[in-house]
Amino acid sequence: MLDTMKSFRAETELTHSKRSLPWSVIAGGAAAAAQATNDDLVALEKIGKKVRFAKNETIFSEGDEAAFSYKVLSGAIRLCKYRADGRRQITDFVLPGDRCAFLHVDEHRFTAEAASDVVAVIYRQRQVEALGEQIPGMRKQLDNFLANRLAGVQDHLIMLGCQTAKERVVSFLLALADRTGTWDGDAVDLPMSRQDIADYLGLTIETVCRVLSGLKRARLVIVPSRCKIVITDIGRLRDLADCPD
Amino acid sequence: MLDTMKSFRAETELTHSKRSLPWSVIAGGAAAAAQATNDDLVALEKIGKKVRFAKNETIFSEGDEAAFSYKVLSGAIRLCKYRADGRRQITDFVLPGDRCAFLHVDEHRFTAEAASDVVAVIYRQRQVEALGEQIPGMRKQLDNFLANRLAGVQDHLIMLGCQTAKERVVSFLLALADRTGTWDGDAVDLPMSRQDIADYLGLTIETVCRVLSGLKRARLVIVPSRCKIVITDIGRLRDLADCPD
DNA sequence: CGACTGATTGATACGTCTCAAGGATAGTGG
DNA sequence: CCACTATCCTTGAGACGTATCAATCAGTCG
Repeated sequence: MLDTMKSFRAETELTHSKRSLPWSVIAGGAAAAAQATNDDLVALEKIGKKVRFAKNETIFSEGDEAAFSYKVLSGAIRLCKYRADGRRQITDFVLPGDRCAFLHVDEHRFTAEAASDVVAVIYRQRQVEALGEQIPGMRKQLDNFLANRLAGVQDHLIMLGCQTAKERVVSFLLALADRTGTWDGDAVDLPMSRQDIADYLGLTIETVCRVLSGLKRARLVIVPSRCKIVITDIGRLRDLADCPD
Repeated sequence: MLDTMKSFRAETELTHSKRSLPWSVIAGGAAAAAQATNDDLVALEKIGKKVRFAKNETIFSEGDEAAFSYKVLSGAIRLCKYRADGRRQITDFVLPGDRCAFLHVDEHRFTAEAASDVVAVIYRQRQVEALGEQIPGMRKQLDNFLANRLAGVQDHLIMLGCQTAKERVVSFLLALADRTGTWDGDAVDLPMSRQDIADYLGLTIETVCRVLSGLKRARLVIVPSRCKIVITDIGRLRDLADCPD
């Protein structure tokens, strides 16, 4: 039914070891499944192939037969749903180290597009499934993906349900920093457009911009370029994420 | 924040399911149990016990150790999350035939409260798990449950992300009618307060009321009592669910 | 009946959206 | 390296939708 499973905070420790290394290193870092042994992951990586997608390229569409699963190595995939009138809701960004479409379903329930240029590993779902049957640890890990995904969506839902524009943007930035393991003073990558962020947060692009400008004026962040942002006071930012003001 | 219940402790009548169970039928119609075979269900029902909860009674709290799973027979359970400032987001209503907390996790990620007086069946998670290992069909069914849950949350998320107040209320009513298998002209039960509906939809109670009044004025629904609603023109209502106007 | 709780309605404030204009940046070809 | 363009981002003014605050109404229970 669903596709993706990136996780909120798990399985992303790996971005420290930036991109020079493909899957071997990344596999070692996958923290999502406590039970996962290296053997499980090695088996998985053996059936993967490296591919690239250009920015805005459609990777799969809602309703397509689900034949492949993905792991992002660099860039970001956006998972979204289009409504009849053109409104779009992005349900998730798949960031480096994250996986998506690992849930076995007949057809994808979402459209996946490259939010930036993307390098990813793709796996045949049939083979992933087979691994799941053979290797008990793998099975458990796939379950974990699903559970993590559920937790992530629920956090997202709470954000949309009861946070203000400022809180949403701030939460988003903090979550990005968390997931990519950056700290106070480090630049966080924003591998997606303002419009993407807006559609993820349930806001308009103008509102996202205004909030960002406000944060700049308050000296909480610096935006050296479109696709980077430096958090200069993560403590005060954290406060903003939970207060309506 | 919301309080609080006259303390009717859950009277735990052990209804060993010797009698033919009406709820197995209900379960068949519910979202969770597409693949269910009767054998699987019988095994599950054997380990369940019937319990009651008074309206507003807390069934479990976020962070509690997850020891039991539940199936609602009548009434509704609300699953919610409280924020530090008291804001509340309801992530789901568990309606007759639905199950909750069937996900194996160490602790509950949400608070569950009785939105109305509730009759439910509870299962020891340990035993459910054991059944999952023994019966292959059960395993599949638990997986299905999780996948359906994920799909449901994502639909909810899309609603919060890009629908107007009117669309949300209308979608909610239609979903209720769908889930409970009622038709044009039938009364749909609303086993939750306006405040609950508001917190589910990410709106205020006043806005929910105003939308309902608008629907009444437009002769789309009739509200014979607080906790019932009759859909008089489901076709026109369906149109409203997808147009911003 | 009165008191209480929950639901409804009204007047107004506020936050976000919409529409419109102007910048900044990246890409292209001369 | 420079225009030239297209795209994306940012800012502003005003409109609109929903929240807030307050009053009233309707049902329920003692």
